Amino acid sequence: MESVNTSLRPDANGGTLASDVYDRLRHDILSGILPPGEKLRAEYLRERYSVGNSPMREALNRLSSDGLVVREDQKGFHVATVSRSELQELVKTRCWLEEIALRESIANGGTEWEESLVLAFHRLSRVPRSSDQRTYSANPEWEIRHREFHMTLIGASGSSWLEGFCQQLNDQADRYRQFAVAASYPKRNELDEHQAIFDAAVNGDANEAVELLQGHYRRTSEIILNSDSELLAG
Amino acid sequence: MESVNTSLRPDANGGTLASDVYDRLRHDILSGILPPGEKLRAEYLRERYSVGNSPMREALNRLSSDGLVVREDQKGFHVATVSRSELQELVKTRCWLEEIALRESIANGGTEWEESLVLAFHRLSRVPRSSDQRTYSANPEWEIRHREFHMTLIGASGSSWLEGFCQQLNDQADRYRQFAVAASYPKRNELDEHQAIFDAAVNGDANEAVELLQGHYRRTSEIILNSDSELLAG
DNA sequence: CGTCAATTAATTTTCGATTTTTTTGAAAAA
DNA sequence: TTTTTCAAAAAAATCGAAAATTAATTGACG
Repeated sequence: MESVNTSLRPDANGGTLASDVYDRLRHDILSGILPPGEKLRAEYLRERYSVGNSPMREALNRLSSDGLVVREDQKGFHVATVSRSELQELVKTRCWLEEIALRESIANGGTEWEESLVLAFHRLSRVPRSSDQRTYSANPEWEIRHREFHMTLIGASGSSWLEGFCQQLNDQADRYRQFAVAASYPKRNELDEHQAIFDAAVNGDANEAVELLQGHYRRTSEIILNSDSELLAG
Repeated sequence: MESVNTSLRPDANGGTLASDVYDRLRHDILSGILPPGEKLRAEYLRERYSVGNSPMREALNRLSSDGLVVREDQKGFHVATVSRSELQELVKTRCWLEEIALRESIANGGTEWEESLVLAFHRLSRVPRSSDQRTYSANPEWEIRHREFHMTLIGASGSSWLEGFCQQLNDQADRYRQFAVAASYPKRNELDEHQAIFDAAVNGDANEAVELLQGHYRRTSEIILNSDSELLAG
């Protein structure tokens, strides 16, 4: 029996229009489709996402608490900007927080965590980095698997607060990463880096795993800092 | 010349109705006036804060990203619940993050940070813990100075992300602290504890400062865990 | 008696229009 | 030219009511 969507509600059922447009807007910001600094005018957004005033505004308010959108009272919303100095602060913070989360996960994570990590790494390894072999072209599935691998890695920290913060920083880093990939593809072998982190983690070598993970983040950061995107002001 | 507020806008000028009601709702949740778990019906809130539908909803959406309010699609909003296990997780996370922030502040914070800390501690020391000497009665000014002291302490970490996270955790802890004070007043001498943390920090003794700060948080936590508030389920 | 479906009531979510504020841009004054 | 002023246009914020959804109630039936 086919279930037909008679309501005006989003296809991703169960949710509200506001939650749906929140997800879509968030995706468009993370993937760089809506670039840093972009002014987000209400009318343009309503048209773009075929949605009314209220749900649009709710989505923007939520994203502003997430730090992906900046709200200025009486002046509306714009996509959060990026800069070299902010990237450095971001990566530094990420290294601090993920070190704790990874050490705790290795220390506390039992068989369940270990096995979910094996699975997450396997899935990541099976998906190509780019949808096009020659030049870089964002592969949505790789993005999903990559995020899942990193979140699984730190997912047994015993603190949903810490995991939430790491996710938030991960979101921010995603925006920067869009700049870096095109520049380094296909020189950089990210799979090997992930493999090394994975090996150290399942072997319970916390010091090694932390070292590799931080190196992974710092390498990505260096590539971005050395690129010459006009979006990266400071 | 008197400046008369002819508009319908909040007295705390410059802002929007939504921002104003966000501040007020946040205050009422942190101070426990709106207790954990309380259902936040739209009509009740609109009446309580004398505000329309849209700004109320915007405030609730922002607070839900902050974790003070929980949103369930199609079922509205309620104040985030509290429990013993969540308190333990909260304090653990706070100790992790503030350790980093405090060590960094001591290492990087120059004269400016040192002097702002002197000032923050002095102000805290001048305000009575309770507005009534005999029994405990919340003193809004102490609450403000206390928050400022703790935020100043970790305010030179070099990461606005980390400071934002600490503030968020501090907000959550405030809700729990409301339970604890009445129980421990006036046995506990909080000023001495703050004095000791302050001394270690300005003397540059990071290990000692961290130890004292974490002890301060854990002691508060113990008092709450040993209390028998019916609100603390888990 | 209990339970299940149908109806009603309560509540949340969304829309369309109105009000308020900011921005723009052209004309007047320095 | 540069700055100031003011009105028109654009945009953001808010309101009031309609639409959609969930929760409560009732009453028929096993």
